[in-house]
Amino acid sequence: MGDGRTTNKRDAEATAERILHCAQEVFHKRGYDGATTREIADRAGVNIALISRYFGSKRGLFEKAITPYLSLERFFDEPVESLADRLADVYVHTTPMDGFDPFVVLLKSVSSPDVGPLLIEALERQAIEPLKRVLKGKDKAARATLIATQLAGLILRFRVLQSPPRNAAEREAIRKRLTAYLSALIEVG
Amino acid sequence: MGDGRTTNKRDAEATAERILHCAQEVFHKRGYDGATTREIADRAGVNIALISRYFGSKRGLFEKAITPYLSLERFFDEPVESLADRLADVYVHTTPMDGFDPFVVLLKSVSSPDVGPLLIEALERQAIEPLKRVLKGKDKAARATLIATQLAGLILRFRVLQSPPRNAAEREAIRKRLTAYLSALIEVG
DNA sequence: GTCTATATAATGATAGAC
DNA sequence: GTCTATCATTATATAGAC
Repeated sequence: MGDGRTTNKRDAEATAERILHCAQEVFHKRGYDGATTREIADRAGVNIALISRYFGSKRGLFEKAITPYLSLERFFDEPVESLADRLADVYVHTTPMDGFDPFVVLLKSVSSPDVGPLLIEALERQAIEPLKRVLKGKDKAARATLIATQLAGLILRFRVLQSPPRNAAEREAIRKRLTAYLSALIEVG
Repeated sequence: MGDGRTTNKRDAEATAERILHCAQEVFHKRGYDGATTREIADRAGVNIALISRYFGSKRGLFEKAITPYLSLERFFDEPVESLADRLADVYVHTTPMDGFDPFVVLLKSVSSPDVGPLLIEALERQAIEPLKRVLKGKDKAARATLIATQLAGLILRFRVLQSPPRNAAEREAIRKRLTAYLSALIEVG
């Protein structure tokens, strides 16, 4: 502390932060197996050796960069009455989400033997279970499954396969029918 | 022809057939990138060199083994009136499908730069477009998208993530609601 | 028709210099 | 704190023997 010559701790933190951010983009683009630590390091403008140094391994980096964001909790802050509308709005809207969508990473990485189980556990605990808890009435598990799978399929088609609605009319037709479906699944019944 | 000493053409065909069959199982289990030509050759009981010899490359083998099966056409032979029921039955039923489901392979391989584009094209041409053609009325593209994505999401959860319904009651609840949803999307509206 | 042996090219990780 | 140099591993593909 106070030594003007040694680079200080905050620089290392900033570097690690930059690596994390670039890792999110590269994992988004290529999935876990397809991503290379070299590309992440190059994009962050640091040496590849720093990844092992700061995160232990490629898997350790993935865990810090992706896992914490596999959550739907942000949708549960606002009233459940508008949940169907808000979900439909977000998942029919096809902006690339600033180059990082954790659910795209999930879809591109589930078949990886290294991080597949990790992703499944995180998804269940951070997305499916909270979704079940906001549902009232019967068949909670069945309804949560249909909601989650319909949304996952849309993410797959729009953001992974990159086949979004071709025009505003098609997007609006999808949004309208999706909203009705989600409403029926969310309301007690 | 007629030479008793040379092994004949039918043996090579049988070998190629065996390689194709084992390739389907291995690609199903690991996805394109995760599968190795060694594992496929070992499982088929042949030498790894035969894969290049008979199929040109790993990609060539994948194309012959998987692409032709990415079709929903078999559902369109029977009357469209029962289509919703038949789709719901098949995709809620969670038998492993004899170790090979082409849509599982698709989900595990879409992020591959080698075969991803191939899969997208095949899916669009053999599944989405035919589905659009059996729909009557308006919003065909939107309705086909919702049907295909709901089914894809269920395949993902049940067959890729391997989290099928926990019991018969849950499965029946899913089947019932899914059937109603698909019916609404298939019927003119 | 099938196999052995090898060429070539990536990758994740690390020891040690600066 | 960061980088250079390198290791060990693993993959597809192929030339040529049998």
